[in-house]
Amino acid sequence: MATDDLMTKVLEALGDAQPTVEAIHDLTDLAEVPSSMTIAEVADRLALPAHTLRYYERAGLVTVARDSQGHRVYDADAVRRLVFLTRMRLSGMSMRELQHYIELVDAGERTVPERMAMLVEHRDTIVRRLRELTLSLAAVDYKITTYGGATGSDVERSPSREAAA
Amino acid sequence: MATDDLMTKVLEALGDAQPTVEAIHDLTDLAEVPSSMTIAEVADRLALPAHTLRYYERAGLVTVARDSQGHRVYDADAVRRLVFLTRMRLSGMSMRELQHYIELVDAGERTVPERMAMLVEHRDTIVRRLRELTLSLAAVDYKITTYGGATGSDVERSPSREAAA
DNA sequence: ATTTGCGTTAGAGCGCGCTCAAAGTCCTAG
DNA sequence: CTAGGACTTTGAGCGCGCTCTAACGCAAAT
Repeated sequence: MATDDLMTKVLEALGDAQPTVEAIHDLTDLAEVPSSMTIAEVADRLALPAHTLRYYERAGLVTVARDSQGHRVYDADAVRRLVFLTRMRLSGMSMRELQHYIELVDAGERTVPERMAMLVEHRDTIVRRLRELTLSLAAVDYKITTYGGATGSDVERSPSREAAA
Repeated sequence: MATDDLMTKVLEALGDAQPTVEAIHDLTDLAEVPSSMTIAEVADRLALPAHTLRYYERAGLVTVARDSQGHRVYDADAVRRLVFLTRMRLSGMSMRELQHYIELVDAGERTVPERMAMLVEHRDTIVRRLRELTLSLAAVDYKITTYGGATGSDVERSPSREAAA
């Protein structure tokens, strides 16, 4: 994913501190969003290729005005939405789901409950994924610490198996 | 990914206990691997489509013998390798990387250092991903708890922005 | 006057990881 | 004898999320 860089950057900015709700809180309005940005500026800021920004727009995820030359002009709301979109993509929400979410947003206040439901479900997805990864990490650690060349067994109890891998 | 089910199953088996090295240790030889299995049995056991098992074999990730009818016969080592492969896929290692890893295994003992290096690097990848997801979780939680319909801002301080989202 | 540079569009192409289709073989049960 | 079912192979197809190409527009700099 092209957005990998974003999160990497963000994590570096956070240092080794545990991500907290407060830290997140600060992230969005970290270095106030200018009232208007070009595509290059937004791309730079989000560490996304400009191509991807255009792609998101074509996909209906964000609406962007044009100036007299027909060039895109991103306002603060568009940028904030892109921050949101990027975060959701990065945490595993599909384009299709995001398109649905955005449709709901555009449909007005009455869709708030459904939006909340989507967020809660996505939250569950993230938690599930965290558990999977935690388990995988333990497995890989185990393999590393018990000297882990073989694939045949994660449990190096019978060294004779090494040959079989 | 088709392998999602596997991990789901595994996590359910673990219940809410924290995944530990010991738990992982138990996973591989949980319910001893039979000395020989058909493709259907392996597919069932790993919760992978048989198609995917054939695909992995074609990709060179595992070698499987045939019986007199030309049907695949998976021995315990093959099954263990598939468990390993599945775990690695699930934790984000690409097919390409796994192919390289398996090439190293097949190249013998002298490649152990490089295999270790791959495992350690992958470990880092998992840790990075865990941090990303943890951060995303905090962000989504924040959005949920602060009443989260709008996309424009993760920080619902100016309710007027709701309209802009 | 022309080159450089940043932007635009529609649409094609790509890498990944499966996933399936077609056509055939073999064994068993009715 | 035949029908069903599980398997085999090769190769094509698909969904996703970008990513890039081609052809063009406009404007500031040389």
